[in-house]
Amino acid sequence: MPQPLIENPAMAQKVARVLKAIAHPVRLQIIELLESGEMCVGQIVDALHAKYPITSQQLNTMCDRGVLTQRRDGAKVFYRILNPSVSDLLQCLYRNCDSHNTDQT
Amino acid sequence: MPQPLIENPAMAQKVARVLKAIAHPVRLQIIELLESGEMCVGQIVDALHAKYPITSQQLNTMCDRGVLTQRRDGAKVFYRILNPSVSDLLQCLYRNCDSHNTDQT
DNA sequence: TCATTATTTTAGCATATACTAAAATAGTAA
DNA sequence: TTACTATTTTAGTATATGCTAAAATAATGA
Repeated sequence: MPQPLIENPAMAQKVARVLKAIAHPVRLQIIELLESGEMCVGQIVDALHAKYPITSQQLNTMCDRGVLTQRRDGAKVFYRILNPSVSDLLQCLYRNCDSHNTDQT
Repeated sequence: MPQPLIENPAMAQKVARVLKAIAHPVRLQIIELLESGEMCVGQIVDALHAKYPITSQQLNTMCDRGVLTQRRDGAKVFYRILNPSVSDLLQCLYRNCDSHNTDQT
């Protein structure tokens, strides 16, 4: 599989869009939370000690970009991961951050 | 290793910065090129069929953000990958894109 | 020094992102 | 209907990003 992105600019665009969709500290934290299952907005706000509108905006951004999906149950709206690639990516990032953090500090 | 990003906002910021640094189609392609070793700007421009100033700007952006490093040799400036995490990330992205692309098309 | 090749920088513009405070909407229950 | 909880939307502002064309800089060799 030599140089897929150079031979396939459309794939480069697609990959870049996924990365941009998650390249934000709060959005990464949200994805991490949702790895253990769906949560409603209020739960996420509490878990992150964040503000409601910002959290809602980030959730909608990720829905728009195909990372998450939502479902309403009564007054509450539950979000969950739609694109499993992002979980894989997070795991990969953890491994890298770990190997960087475990050097003698 | 439970929820490192939520318990460690600084790590969330750091990870987000790495992702933002590479979340661009041309920058991903440049990283892919440099995985096989350092290249000078002109070689990269040719390989990507890109414009000189844009390529130079993207290269400098990635240097500023700790992804690449440069060295001058005479009139030419060679760039190479500094942060090995980004190569790992690319490999992870390939695996995901592959598994998505290999479903019946 | 002058011309040429290699690369970077500048200025300007358009669009995207991120955040805030306030208002609006949706659903539930009295 | 009213009040309350849950969530989204709006308007405004600040900053970041991405691109272009043109000019500037750096190194080399005649």
